[in-house]
Amino acid sequence: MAGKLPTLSDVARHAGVSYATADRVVNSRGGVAPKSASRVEQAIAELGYIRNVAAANLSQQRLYRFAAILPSGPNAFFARMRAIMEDQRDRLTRDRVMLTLVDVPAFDPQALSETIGRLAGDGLDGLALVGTDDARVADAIAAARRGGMAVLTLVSDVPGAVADGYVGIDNGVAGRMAGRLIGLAHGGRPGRVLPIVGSLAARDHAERLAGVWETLSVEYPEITLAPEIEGRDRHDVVEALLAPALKQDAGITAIYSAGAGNAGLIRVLEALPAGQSRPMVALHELVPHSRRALRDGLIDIVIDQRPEDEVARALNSLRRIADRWPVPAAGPIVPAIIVKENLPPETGAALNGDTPA
Amino acid sequence: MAGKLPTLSDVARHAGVSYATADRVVNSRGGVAPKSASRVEQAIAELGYIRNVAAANLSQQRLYRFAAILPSGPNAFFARMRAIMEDQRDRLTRDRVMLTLVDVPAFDPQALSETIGRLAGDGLDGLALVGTDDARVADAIAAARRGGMAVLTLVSDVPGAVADGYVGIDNGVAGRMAGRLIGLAHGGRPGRVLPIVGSLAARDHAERLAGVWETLSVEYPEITLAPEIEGRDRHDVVEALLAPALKQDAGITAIYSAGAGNAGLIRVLEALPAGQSRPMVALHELVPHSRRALRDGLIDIVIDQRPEDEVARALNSLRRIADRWPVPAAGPIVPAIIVKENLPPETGAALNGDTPA
DNA sequence: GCAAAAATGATATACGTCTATCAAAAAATG
DNA sequence: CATTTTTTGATAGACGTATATCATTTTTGC
Repeated sequence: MAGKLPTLSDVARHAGVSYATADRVVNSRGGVAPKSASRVEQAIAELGYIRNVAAANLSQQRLYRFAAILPSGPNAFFARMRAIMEDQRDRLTRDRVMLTLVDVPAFDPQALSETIGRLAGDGLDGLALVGTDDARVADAIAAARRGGMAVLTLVSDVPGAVADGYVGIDNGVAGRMAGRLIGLAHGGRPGRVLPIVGSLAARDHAERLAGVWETLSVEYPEITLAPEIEGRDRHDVVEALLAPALKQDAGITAIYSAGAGNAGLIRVLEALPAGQSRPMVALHELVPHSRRALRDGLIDIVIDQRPEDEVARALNSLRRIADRWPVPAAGPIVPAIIVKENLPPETGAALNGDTPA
Repeated sequence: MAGKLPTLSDVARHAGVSYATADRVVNSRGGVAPKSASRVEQAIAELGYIRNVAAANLSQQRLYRFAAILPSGPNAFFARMRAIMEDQRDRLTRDRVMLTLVDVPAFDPQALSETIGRLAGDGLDGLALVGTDDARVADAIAAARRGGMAVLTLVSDVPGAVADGYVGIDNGVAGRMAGRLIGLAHGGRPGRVLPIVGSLAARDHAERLAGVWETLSVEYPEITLAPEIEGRDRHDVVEALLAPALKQDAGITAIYSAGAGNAGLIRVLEALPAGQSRPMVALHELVPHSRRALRDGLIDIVIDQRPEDEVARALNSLRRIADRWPVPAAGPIVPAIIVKENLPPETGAALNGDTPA
């Protein structure tokens, strides 16, 4: 109804060239005199021509072929991410996006790089994967991108900007958020925080812990950090180490868990003597056991990296790269703070589908 | 590459009918024998046929014509929402979505209903508007929908389910979140919360306040509520009422502002004697002055209804209705908790563009 | 079994882009 | 100027759907 949009034919007419020449310009096929090219570009600007992607895709029967590599194993967070992607399948299919999910053993850079290489040979349009700091992985990504595949890192980056982008949180920010909330919950009184990490050698856990300390030391100097527990992201290890640590140090006012294995933490909390006030607890990632603990009042705060948004943004970015659209320079995903009262519904997390940016 | 998707011709062939008959079924043109219709439907199911919306839109030169009605005036939140929509323009245009922004005076149901009627006459495909509890508005929406226009309520609903959907937060949830954070910040100690609302007659403000009380009374019974201030959503009124109220009651440990006019609240906080500890402060909506106050440590918590997500979801829903796709039953938008450390970047809020659900 | 009504088939055109081909025109080269 | 090279134009087919027309077949009612 509102006057139709200009087509490439309109552009050609307006520029005083043939459709074929205009097409040579927009699809950069070469063999066009600079003078003609600039006249076409001017016409595009003047008419506000926008390439009709639907028509273009139709003409070439375009299917977007994307893949995501997720670490297999018992990790509840990645299970959630997998579920999110699978929930997207229907919508994606309607948009002619074929998404393949590939499992690769966790902590196995060799297997990961081999999988990347294999997928690159399949002629995929885009790939999202959980990054690892490993030269073989970086090389595989670089090779895949040279082969024309877009590659995004998800959740965890690969250092050196080898990919087309990173979709995930800034772990320093996540830690500082935790520090703020822990500080707030002390209401001006002194305290001692017991940190739990998977391993201090894991970059993301170390960054989170540094973030906590950064906020506490500057804004809540009356709160100190106890020596951290290294739970190796395993619930049994966390449980075995945490229970005695709490018994030994009665002055612990808060527990901050930067990594996984929180089912063990929750078991320890459940076993605490009733009646007595428990320490304030903040941990990461909304997964079934942390949801339950939040609902039951065993923990206070969950900092969630919003995998729904990460998945949506990753898929959108891959799509935009494939469509030759500009990819908006969106910063890192901002983690969400979850308390009992804003626990999102369990199923069909509120996804926006085709998001704007 | 991955075997191409079935077309309607494939469906027709598989069902043993002509393309014309298959078309009659999928476009419900009538005049098809039940037996044929069911054979077509079975073929659709068996082949997993998915209508190619790109091709369909191309064939009819489809343009999505949407409009959004926003209350004009000095309200910073709606200014933000307007900016978000304008930022979406480019992306929307690429997707052949024409979005018209219409300003209507705030608190003027008559003007609002007239505008809805006028837009309905323009043959728009969809409309998003900030709901008001008014019969004229409800009637205008009903009439517009009968005329074939999809209507969504945004931010604030119109009672009676007159629209195609509501995109916004549950204000009771928002209030309970505030209650939880205020309670947490008291660290087990007693306190007294001073509530500020625009007016208790405003449904959303009353719901928020009820939510706060619900959480506090159940989970933090040692915290009480002081009599609320009605600031009429105006910064000057808030300032004039709050300063004496604080002076009079030295036992105020927290301030909760459910409405607008927070610039006045912030001025009062700035004027508080230094050195002395200020009450904990929680308020709603991330706008320039609340961002600044959070950054400067004048306030502690902002509960944000994430207008970026609301806009994205509203536009996506309108689009899906227009495309005759199922609209996923996403619940209300879950408000976000913002502290100093997860303040999102000011410009180009992290939108996901084409969101999944 | 005949007429009227309903259902179906066959087919054409349009949408905007991509891709390809071939001829024609213009420019560069010697 | 003749020849080669570069640039341009004209045009056609394909993609999958929507929409329309008209002829033909099948079903229904009596």
